[in-house]
Amino acid sequence: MTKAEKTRNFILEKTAPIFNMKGYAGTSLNDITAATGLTKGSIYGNFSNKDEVALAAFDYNLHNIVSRVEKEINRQKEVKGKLLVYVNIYQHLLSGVVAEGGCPILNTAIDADDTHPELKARALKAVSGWKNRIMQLVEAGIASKEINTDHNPEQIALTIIAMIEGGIMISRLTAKPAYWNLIMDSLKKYVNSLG
Amino acid sequence: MTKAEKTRNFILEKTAPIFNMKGYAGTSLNDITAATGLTKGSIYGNFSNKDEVALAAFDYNLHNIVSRVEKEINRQKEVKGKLLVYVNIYQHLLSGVVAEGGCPILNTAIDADDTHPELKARALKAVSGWKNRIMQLVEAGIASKEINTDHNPEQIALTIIAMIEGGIMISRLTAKPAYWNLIMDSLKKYVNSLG
DNA sequence: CCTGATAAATACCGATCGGTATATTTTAGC
DNA sequence: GCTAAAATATACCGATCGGTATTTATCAGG
Repeated sequence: MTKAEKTRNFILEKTAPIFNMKGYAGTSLNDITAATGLTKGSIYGNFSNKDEVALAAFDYNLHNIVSRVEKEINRQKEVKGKLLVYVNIYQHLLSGVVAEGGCPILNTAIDADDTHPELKARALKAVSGWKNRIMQLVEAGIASKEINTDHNPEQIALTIIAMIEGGIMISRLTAKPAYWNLIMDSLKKYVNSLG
Repeated sequence: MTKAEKTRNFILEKTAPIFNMKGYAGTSLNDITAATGLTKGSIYGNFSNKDEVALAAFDYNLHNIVSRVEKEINRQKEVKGKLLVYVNIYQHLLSGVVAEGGCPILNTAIDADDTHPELKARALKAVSGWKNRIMQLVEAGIASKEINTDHNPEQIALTIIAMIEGGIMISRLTAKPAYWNLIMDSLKKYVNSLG
């Protein structure tokens, strides 16, 4: 790992939470230099512009969550357990990226939807990937008879994602973890009803 | 209605969709003057600063939706119909404020959560009010035996809001109305299962 | 240890930011 | 239609915006 690569990583590590909290327009280059202790010259030596930092920061935040979720999915034996991974590790995610501004997919979707096509495309790709992953799990569950045949995998995937993202918004806005638990309890019942 | 009041209304009418789309930091005074055709002097003659415009714009957007939803709730006879009002009038809302940037509650919650305490407080109040309204309906449904006693009104309210807001994020990001229909179909089943 | 290359800091650019003091226009009451 | 008040436009402020050209410091290879 060359010096420049290390610096690039360092910049992302320090600025990714800021972009997640303040959004694209709300994060200034001054924020970036303040968070890293570096100067503008150094930032622009490693990134060609603010857009590139923002896009890389999103990738950084997303990878952080996806890798953690995927690891936990692989630890679960049953399909229903895999489907509920996000429900169960949210508390752990809270000590990581999610705590610093919430879900980057949701944040970027809302922040960039009408303003930043490139960032929006990243958020879109993230949701599509997440949806496909859940559909994969559901179809595996149908194949192993853990889930009934009469369910629509796409509908299940979309419903799960909607409840999680809506739940994150509510629990973060209200600062009430109990709300998250109530919503996730509904989600658990939903997943268990698929059997 | 005095001239100033008319102008104030006119400014909100023109800028409320912009704040909803671009967020607080992303909306500049230049955006405001461009959208209204007025000058900075006129804007600051009617509002003391950008904050005041943003807060009033949120109120404007919220009232727009709430009044429409409330009218439709009153038209519905059964509690379950009332609970599903948002599901059914979303298409109509699409031709109004929601089309111009999505749900202002969700947008403001995400946009202002870590940056703008006053705006966050408005979003929080909106979610609390919405939650209380649904709980009211559920409790009325329990009283009239339309809904079973063993359900938790708060949990129902939070679950409905989460699914709607999550659904709005997904369907707007993906630009697929079919996704909205699938998620709302899950919500309908959920509400009908309360009986 | 020296040296060329790489990386970071400095100093600066024009444009735009939110905001204001003042001048001009428009309004409403008589 | 005149006039005072209210509303809008003009012109300007310092600060910050994203971005760049140049200088200085640090690095790795011989």
